[in-house]
Amino acid sequence: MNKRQQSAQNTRKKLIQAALKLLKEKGFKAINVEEITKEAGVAKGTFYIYFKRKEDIISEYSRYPFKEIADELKNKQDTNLIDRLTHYFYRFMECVEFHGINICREWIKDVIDPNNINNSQDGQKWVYDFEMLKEILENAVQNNELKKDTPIELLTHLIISQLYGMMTCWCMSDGKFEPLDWSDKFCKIQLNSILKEFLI
Amino acid sequence: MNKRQQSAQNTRKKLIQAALKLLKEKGFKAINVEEITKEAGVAKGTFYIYFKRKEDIISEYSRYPFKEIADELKNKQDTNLIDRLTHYFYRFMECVEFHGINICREWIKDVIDPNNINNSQDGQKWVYDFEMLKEILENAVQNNELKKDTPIELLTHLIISQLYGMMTCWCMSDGKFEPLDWSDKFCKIQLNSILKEFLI
Amino acid sequence: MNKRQQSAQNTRKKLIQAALKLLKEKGFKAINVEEITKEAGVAKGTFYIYFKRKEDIISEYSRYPFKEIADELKNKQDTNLIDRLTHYFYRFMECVEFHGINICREWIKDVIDPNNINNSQDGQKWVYDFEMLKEILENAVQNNELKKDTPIELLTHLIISQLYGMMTCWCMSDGKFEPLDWSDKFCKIQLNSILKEFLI
Amino acid sequence: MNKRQQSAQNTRKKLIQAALKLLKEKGFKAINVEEITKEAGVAKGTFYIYFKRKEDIISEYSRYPFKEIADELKNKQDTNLIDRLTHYFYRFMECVEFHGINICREWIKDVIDPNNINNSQDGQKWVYDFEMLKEILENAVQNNELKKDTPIELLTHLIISQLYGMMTCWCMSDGKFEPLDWSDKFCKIQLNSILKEFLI
DNA sequence: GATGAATGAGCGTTCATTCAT
DNA sequence: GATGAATGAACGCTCATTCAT
Repeated sequence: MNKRQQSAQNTRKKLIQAALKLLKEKGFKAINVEEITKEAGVAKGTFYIYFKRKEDIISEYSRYPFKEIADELKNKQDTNLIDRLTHYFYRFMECVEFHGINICREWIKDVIDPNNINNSQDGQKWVYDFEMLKEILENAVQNNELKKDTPIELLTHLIISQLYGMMTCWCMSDGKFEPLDWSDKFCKIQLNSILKEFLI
Repeated sequence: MNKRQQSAQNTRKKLIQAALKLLKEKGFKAINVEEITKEAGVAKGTFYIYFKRKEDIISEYSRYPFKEIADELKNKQDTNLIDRLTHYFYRFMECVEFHGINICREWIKDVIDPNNINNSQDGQKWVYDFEMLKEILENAVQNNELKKDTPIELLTHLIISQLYGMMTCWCMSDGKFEPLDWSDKFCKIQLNSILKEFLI
Repeated sequence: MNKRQQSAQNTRKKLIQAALKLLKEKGFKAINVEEITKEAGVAKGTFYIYFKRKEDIISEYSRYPFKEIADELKNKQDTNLIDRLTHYFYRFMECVEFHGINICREWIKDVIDPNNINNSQDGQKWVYDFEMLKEILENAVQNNELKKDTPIELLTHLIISQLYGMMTCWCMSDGKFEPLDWSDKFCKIQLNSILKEFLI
Repeated sequence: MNKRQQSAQNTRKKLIQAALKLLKEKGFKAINVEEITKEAGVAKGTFYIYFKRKEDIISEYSRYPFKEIADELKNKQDTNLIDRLTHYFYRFMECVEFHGINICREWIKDVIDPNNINNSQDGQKWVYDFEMLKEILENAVQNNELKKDTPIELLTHLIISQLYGMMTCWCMSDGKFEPLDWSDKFCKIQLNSILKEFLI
């Protein structure tokens, strides 16, 4: 990577960080391109070198953190299923807490918005999350961690619903509870009681 | 109520119905005051006689349907706790399905938005829902349906989280599953397994 | 028409006149909505009450003057064909001269632009002019002014071509010749020599 | 010419050809410098090494084709005047057809635009065409093809007007007729009938 | 000569809200 | 109470042009 490319990479990073900073403070609807570029210390037009539309900057923080966490879950085969899922929930909520409540709000608006790029075809994001978790549970069946007759789709649905429910409630409560604490409590009570009868 | 007041009441109703109709079709951000008034068959300015700001029309559909359902839950004392909660979930999702996915999307945006009027102080909506359900569970303890050492706050939290998780996931999936079917499945699996050990 | 409607009509007129004035001075591409509204003494947004898009204000001066002239031609049945056509050319160029060279430039750009509203379907304007003049010549055949075997389509084509040729050349020469003088000269030489052999 | 100059010449050619290609497809206003350079396979900035302003690339296709045709007309002394002019019209429209309707549109906008570089002083293009054709007719007088009292300026005017009228109408009709066919028909009817009385 | 990131003025358009009638 | 013309701030986006590398 030469100097030019480095500097471009840098500008891109500055824009994303500026957007993130403002997002944390205000939320997406409340900020505009001019503010982002001002915060980043570049000209308005520069934004459009890196992002085709204003919305496109969301995809930078919307897809990736969760994808990484899911990959982590797939690769972690050393512990039992409940521990793995608990870890998944923990990492998920850690990420949520790290990015802060305003960005979490944007994520939710993002995943429920049918006009959003990441979600433009029939609940893409939902399908993605669903398939990903289903695979985990299917593997658990094959590894003899779960019984053969486990209602996998149903459990997948329940677990994802629980995850997004936590996020929605956290935002709704305006941050009244600690995401990580609750993630643990949720797992201990819910995951255990739901999975109990299907575990071998 | 004289004729003038009646006619005013009528105009107000027409505006709300028009807004609801458009909301169902398009979502809040995609509609504007002019469209609402056109649909209602009144002049643009008329809107501002009944609503101070565009957003204010949301409050018309935001709090009340759920409040009624909650009241219903409180008053229904004839069946056992699980049936009552199942009924609550069912009525909740019935309401969600009835209003349609776009309005459901607005509800979610609404409840997570800290700048919203219904929600403006410290997660009001969350507190409201929380207290309401907590009361139900506390009554169940007093009525000897639940054990004395039941972790009421935790269960309340879990149940609300589950409810909003279903809504969020339904919107996220762009309506891919049937809310009422899933409400039943959720209750059968989750409510039962969670409450089992605390029921007397 | 009540006071409100009158005032609206007035605003609309002011906008058109402002646009015309600026158009005469600068040409369409060189002016913008803000300038037009400033000149008209109204707010920027007011423009969009009367015109959906910036371009729409062109249609106000683009279609009508010529339509009137064509109607005049159809109704004038008292003189012979050549005089009638000469009169048509004269009125046409009078109109051109009256509106000035910059507006004439816009008209030309307008009629040749396939993306223009007035012209959006396959050379609408051309078809319109063509049919209109063809009708005149067909009537002349029926009235025994022209021979039965007159090549009407060809002549129609020639005459319209001549008309727009004059306009294009006038703009091209930057107003170097007098439209009305030349209109007369053109008619005397061309119309006469072309139609001579078909006149009865 | 050394290697560098050759490569520069090549880049310049690529840019012009790219611009022409896009011009044919879309028209001038619809394309931008970035597209041109992309099509040419060079960087955006390269454009400004060869052309001071975006508009300057027009001059590459605006004057020259017609100049050549005019030169051809001057040099062809072997046939009679009408045949020569018919040939001129033919070659002119052949050129028009070859370049396509969108470029023809640009030519027209170009010649009528007083701010254009090729045309910037007092209808330069008009004067140029006019003088060129006038010279042909004057030569015809000197060669005893035309009578001494032929109204040369008037005929020059008529003929040029006819030529540009055809172009304008072709664009206006969105290509509804065949330029070459019509060129012939025009010449047969118009040139003949106009020149008839002045030919010796 | 070539590159392509950066610039920033400029423009069209939207729309919640006001207020004279 | 109802109207709808008027407002004007706000914003997304384009694109010709420059210039350091």
